[in-house]
Formats: sequence, C-alpha cells, structure tokens
Amino acid sequence: MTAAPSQANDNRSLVRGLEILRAFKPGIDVLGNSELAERTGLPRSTISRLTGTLVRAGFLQHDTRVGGYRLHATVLALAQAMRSGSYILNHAHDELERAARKLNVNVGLAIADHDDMIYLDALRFGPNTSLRKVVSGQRVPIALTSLGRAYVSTQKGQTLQDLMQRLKTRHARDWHRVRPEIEHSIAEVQESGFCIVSWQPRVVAIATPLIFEHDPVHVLNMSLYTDQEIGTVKKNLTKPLMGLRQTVLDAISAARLA
Amino acid sequence: MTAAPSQANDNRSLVRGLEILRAFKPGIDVLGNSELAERTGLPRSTISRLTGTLVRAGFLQHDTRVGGYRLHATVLALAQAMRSGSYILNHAHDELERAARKLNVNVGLAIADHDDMIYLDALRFGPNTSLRKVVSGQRVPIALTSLGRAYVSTQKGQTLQDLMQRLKTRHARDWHRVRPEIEHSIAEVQESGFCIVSWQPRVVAIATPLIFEHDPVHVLNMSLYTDQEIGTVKKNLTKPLMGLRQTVLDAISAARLA
DNA sequence: TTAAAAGTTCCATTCAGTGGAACCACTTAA
DNA sequence: TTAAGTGGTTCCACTGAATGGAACTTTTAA
Repeated sequence: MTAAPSQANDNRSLVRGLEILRAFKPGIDVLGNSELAERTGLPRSTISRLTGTLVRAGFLQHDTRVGGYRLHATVLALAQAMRSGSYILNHAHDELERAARKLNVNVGLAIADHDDMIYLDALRFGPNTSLRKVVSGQRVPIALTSLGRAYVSTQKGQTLQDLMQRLKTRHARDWHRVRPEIEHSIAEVQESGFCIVSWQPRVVAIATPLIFEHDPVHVLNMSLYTDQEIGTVKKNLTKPLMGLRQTVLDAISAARLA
Repeated sequence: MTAAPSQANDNRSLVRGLEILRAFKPGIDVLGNSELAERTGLPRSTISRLTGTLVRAGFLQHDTRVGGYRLHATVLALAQAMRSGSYILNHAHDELERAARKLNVNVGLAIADHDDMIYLDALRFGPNTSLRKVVSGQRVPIALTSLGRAYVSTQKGQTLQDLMQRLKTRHARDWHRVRPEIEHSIAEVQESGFCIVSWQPRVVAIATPLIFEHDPVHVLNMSLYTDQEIGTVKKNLTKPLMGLRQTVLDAISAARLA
C-alpha cells in the first residue's frame, strides 16, 4: 500500500494530489482514474476531479490512446530546479565524476526520503567500462543498501526508532534477516566511517555518510560489478571513498566562504 | 506575475500547493514563507500551512540556515519516473545522441508547457567539442526560440488563438517585433518543415515538429555556437535534422508494433 | 446486443480549509 | 536596554469548497 505517513492538520486535497503524482514510478507510467482510485483508496469521483486539476496545472497529461494519465514535463523542470539549487550536489558533482572516471567505478550521492534513498547523482558505467551516463532520481531501499544503511547509522533517538519501525513494516517478511544486517552496518559505520553491502549478486557497494549542520544527511557511495570477494573490494575502495569524502567536504566548506 | 491559467472547478488547495512548487526555478532555490506569500498573493497563514504539508509530503525541505524551503529529492524521483515512461523519449534518445556525436552539434527534444518549451533531452557540447552532458528539464520561451515556434506552427484554430494571446501577454513589451518573427517561422515550417532562429548571439538553432496522433507534439532541434551566417548553418543542418527526424519517427512507429 | 467497466456529473451535506488578527521568536537599530 | 521590524505560527469563527454516493454517459469486451 505504501501508505503515506499521513499527518494531522495536513491539507487533505493537496496530500491526495501529491499521492496521485507519487503513484507513478518507473515501470508504472500510465494510470487511469480507476487504477488510481484503487491504489489510493479514494472514490472515483474524487480522483476524477483531482486528475483534472493536475492536468490543467500541467503535472499530468492525458494519453488518449490508452486512456490514462502520464506525468508531464513540468516535473522535469522541477527536478532541474531542484538540482541546480542543491549546492552540495553542485559542489560535489565534478569531484564525483573525476573519481568515477579515475577508478572506473559507479559513484553516487543520495539523500533519504521515507524508506528509500534517492540518488541526486549517479555516475554509471556500462560493460564497456566507459562512463555511460549520469542519472538522478533513482530510488533504492534504505534497508537493503549500503547507501541506506549508512544513512540509518546517522540517526538516533526517536527518529531512529521511527525509521526502524517504518523499515520493519516495509520489510516485515524478512525483517528477522534484514534487521541484524542493518545493525551490523551501523556498527561498521560507527567504527570505520563506512559500510559495505552486496545487495545484488555480484554488485558490491560501499557508502559513507556526509553530515552537515544545517542540511540533511547526504550519503556518498561507490559500487562495482565484480567477482571479487567483499574483502578485496573493501581493500581497494576504502581509501578512494574516504578520500573522495574529504575532498567533497572540503570543496563544500570552501564554497561556504562566499 | 506568471499568473497561472486558473480554471473553474479546480481543486483550490491543490492548485495552490502546486503553484508553490512551481515558484522554485533555477536561480530561485530558497524561498521563505513570506516570499512565497508575495509571489503567490496568498495570505501568510495559508502559505504556512501548505508549506508544512509539502514538507511532510516530502516535496519540500526546510533549510534552517537560511530559514526557507528548498525542493526535495522527491521531485527527482518523479522526473525519473516521467522520463522512463516517455516512450517517445526512450526511442529517440539513442538516435539523438548518435546524431549529436556525429555532427558535433547540440541536439534536443522538447515539449510545450504553458508558454515555455521544456527539454526532455538536451545533448550539450562543451567548448572542447566533446559531448559534455545530457540535461533535461530546461525551460526556454516558446515565442523566442526555434523550438517554440516550430511548436506554434503545429497549432491551429482556437488553440492557436489562445496560445498567441498568452505569448502576447508575456512578451507585451516587444510584441510588435516578436509577432512577425513568429509568423515568419510558422511560414517557414509550413513551407519546408523546419524553422531557423538565432535568439542568442552566435547561437543558431533549427527545429522541426514531430506530430503524433495520440501524443502531444514534440519538437526536435539542433543548435550550434558559431560565427557562420544563418544561411550556411541552414545549408549544413537541414539535411541532418530532417534525416534525424525521419529516423526517430521510424524508430517510434517500429516500436509501436510490440 | 448486452453486459461490464471506466469515467464524469450532480447535488445535498458538512467539515476542511480559509484568512484576519493575535501571538511568538529573532534580528536590527537606536 | 528598549523599541521597531521582520518572518513565522497558532487561533478561531465562518463558510463555501471539497466530498462521496448515486445517477448518468461513454467505452470496451463478450
């Protein structure tokens, strides 16, 4: 159900409208009114009205072929605005790219949202080992990735409790397995500043959190498609990752003096 | 004021919330409640409540340093979903990239929104003439660009009237100059299928519309930073552009049979 | 042709959203 | 230090905007 958090004294219609937008994800690119009604649990009439507004506002477009809605380009413009406004991303990007090219590994910068991490920047390599593309906006689950666990390790107190609760709900089925893994990663970060996870076969990822006083926690990671042992990867990537981390932090604090 | 179109029986709070999001653009990355109140003309209390909801919904984040709001990464995820769901973009992208590399020119694909065109894809070259990056979400004004005018040329009847009216309002000051230019471009497209405009010094752009039965009009363009005469550019780019156009259309209609 | 599904419109009900004003928290000026 | 200014939040009485069930229309499937 991905039931949104839902809070008191929140503007109802606005929340619902945003919920509709969020129902679109990679793989789900067209949704009709009744599908939306199902997914959100709202009455069909309400959905019909809200989608109408979203279309007129330029956030959805109607695809007459399939009789459903798609996200409209306005969201691209928003994303562009968001990226160009994130000074952390702006000051980190070139360094990430430099590191990615030099080491031939995937490098990413992400931020938390609900129980996912969202990449602000992800420099990806194709099988040909040449930098293939820069993507952003991809979601990966907090509970299962180095990225996410490095984030969890920065939280404490009630916030941490709440977060773990959410993760538990989402991964109820294999929580007994996931939870200790998360705790292991947390310990790893607290001890050495980073954690290593292989959440997909042959993909090993290493991540380290960036903590700022006035900004949300960001997480930096490197990952690579390999047959090597985790230990080997750790040996090879630890220094570059922590080096990159420092470079980025320096670049940002240097930029603060302007 | 960029006063949004505003329609009857639209959900008021939703429209207002989206208006707040849209107030963020490249260059305007932090907005406080009172700034938002000014820009939107809404009372401060209303704004305060709406921004609260937007934050809890994950669309805005609060920057405590400057005491204002920024767009949050959720919009990146939406953009990612939008791009991955646009089959026109998906089937065009590789061709665009191929053409850009081969010709060493900027190549773009865009779609209309209000009185702007929004790039779904823009392959840009640095001064070093190597493909520098792929961006998306950039807005350019319909009235002044080849991209936009190629779009205008596809509209007719009342829709065209309305569009021109909007453009007139936005470019009131120099409408006497802009209007004939637009009409010239329209004629150009109707005659030869494309139009050429130089709206920034030394940048010449050529654009051609892609019309689909069930999808909104897309526009393809090539542009280049040069000292050459427009005539020369036209000579060099017409064939590649129209060729790319055909390639893209073929790729898309081929993909339809699946 | 009928039946089922998807979408829109209507309308009476009511409660959610509104905005003015008061209040609070900080900063700047004097 | 006080005072004025600025930005933000909370309160609350009022009301009309949003709601959702039902009726109706259109489209798709059989």
